[in-house]
Amino acid sequence: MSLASDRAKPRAAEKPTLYKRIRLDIETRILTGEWPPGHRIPFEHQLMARYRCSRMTVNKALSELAQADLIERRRRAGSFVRRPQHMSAVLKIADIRAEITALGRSYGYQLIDCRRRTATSADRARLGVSTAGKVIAIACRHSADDVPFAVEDRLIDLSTVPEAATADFSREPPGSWLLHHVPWTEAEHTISAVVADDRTAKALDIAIGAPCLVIDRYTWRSARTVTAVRLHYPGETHRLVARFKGG
Amino acid sequence: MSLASDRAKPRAAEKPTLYKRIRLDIETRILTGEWPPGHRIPFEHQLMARYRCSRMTVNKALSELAQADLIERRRRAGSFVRRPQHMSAVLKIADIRAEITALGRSYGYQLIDCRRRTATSADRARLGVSTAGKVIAIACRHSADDVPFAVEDRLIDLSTVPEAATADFSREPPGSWLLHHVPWTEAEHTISAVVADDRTAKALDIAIGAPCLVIDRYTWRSARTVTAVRLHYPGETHRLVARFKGG
DNA sequence: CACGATTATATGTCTAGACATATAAGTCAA
DNA sequence: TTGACTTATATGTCTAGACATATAATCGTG
Repeated sequence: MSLASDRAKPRAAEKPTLYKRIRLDIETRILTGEWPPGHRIPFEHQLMARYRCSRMTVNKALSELAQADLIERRRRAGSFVRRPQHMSAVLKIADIRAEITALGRSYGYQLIDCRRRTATSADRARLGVSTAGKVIAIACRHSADDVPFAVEDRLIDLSTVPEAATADFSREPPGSWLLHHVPWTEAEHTISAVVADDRTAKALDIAIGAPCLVIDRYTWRSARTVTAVRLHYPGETHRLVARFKGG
Repeated sequence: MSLASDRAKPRAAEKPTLYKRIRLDIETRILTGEWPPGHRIPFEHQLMARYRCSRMTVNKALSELAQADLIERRRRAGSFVRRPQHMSAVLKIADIRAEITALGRSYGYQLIDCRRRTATSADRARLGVSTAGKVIAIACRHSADDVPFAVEDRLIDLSTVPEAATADFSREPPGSWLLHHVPWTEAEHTISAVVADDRTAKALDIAIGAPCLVIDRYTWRSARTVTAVRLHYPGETHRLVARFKGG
């Protein structure tokens, strides 16, 4: 989650290379609707002929479009415009400590509660696991320049991350510890809005009923759940910025 | 904006190809902190030697890492791990009509207000332009199965999109019209939380003081502002889901 | 020492091939 | 008709080169 930036206008377009031109051409046709969802894009050898270039060049353009989820590539069948014409944006959600330090503010951390237990059924549901192993449940607060920044409520699956049992979360925030000790392969964020309840309001030093941005994050390492975390941010002072570059 | 999905566990890892293995190796070293921010990654020719492959293969791995903002590549200098170790997620924000239809619900649209005017200073500030051209200001509401889904407050810059002057926004929502008529090259979303004011509460049929998720979106076409839009969603029933695949 | 010109080098892009592999489509038999 | 087998084909990955280009580092000069 980055701070609310002053919106800067995008830089002027530079002279594009061939593969970028191919990519932009196709992208434009898709985004204008000239090639609707489901439309089959010309085959690579057709694009080779049209642009007088080698296959690797069109392949690079198409690969990037596929990576951006604008098209879907199927062997033997061809490449197709993907279904809903949605915009996709790269959303950066930083480690909170790194985020605050990057802002040039002093980072503060308070551990509210940390306990190790056998996973309850609620824990298992939250982590999306069926077996009842050990978990660590953590509640803590992050602050910037001694002003509450976010409250965190986290569950760590010890069967995936046994090393976490020996970590000292009174000193280091669990998010930072995990980021430096556990490689993750997949993550999911869910963003919603709520009004602060009694406990959250007190921890964030805001009024009960004030808006809060809530981020739920689930992290996996090769099909095993690593951690589930819920963060409450004061909604009027904090914002998520996501920017997409289409050039 | 996609609906809250039932979190599915990621699929098991498949046998990776060489460039994917290189990418994963480097990614793991970065995410575990073995290669901290600022660390210089081995040069392409060193990786060629280590993995016994051609330069194009390591180049493909490094290019994808650069595209994912995990590393920064500088000519003559090398490739470096980027500074804050943040996670990046692909956030999909669909056209609202497409989103609702994709859910299998019936889409409803009500134009609340639509007026064409010379840009006021507030309009210019919002669009980030300095010259005072014509704009269209639109207020409208989207509903799913006749339940209010989101309210929209939009400004379109007619000097960038003159065709919009002839569009009929009483029939078609402006977001869909723009998506099909104007190619965009860059966009920015800002997500925040507020509590519903009188007008928003009435339009969304929720209580005053209920939480709302707010999305501000700015769209550009090659350095020219296309549109600025603010969407209010009922915060407790709607959520944004962003998922990142790191494999 | 400061500053401009030169050079070395790592990345950026591209080529013209190659073989691998998934799969749509066609073929044939039960 | 249906299922199993075969085949054609588009993409996936890779090679061993090439030239272009930005720039860090070096060298010279005032």
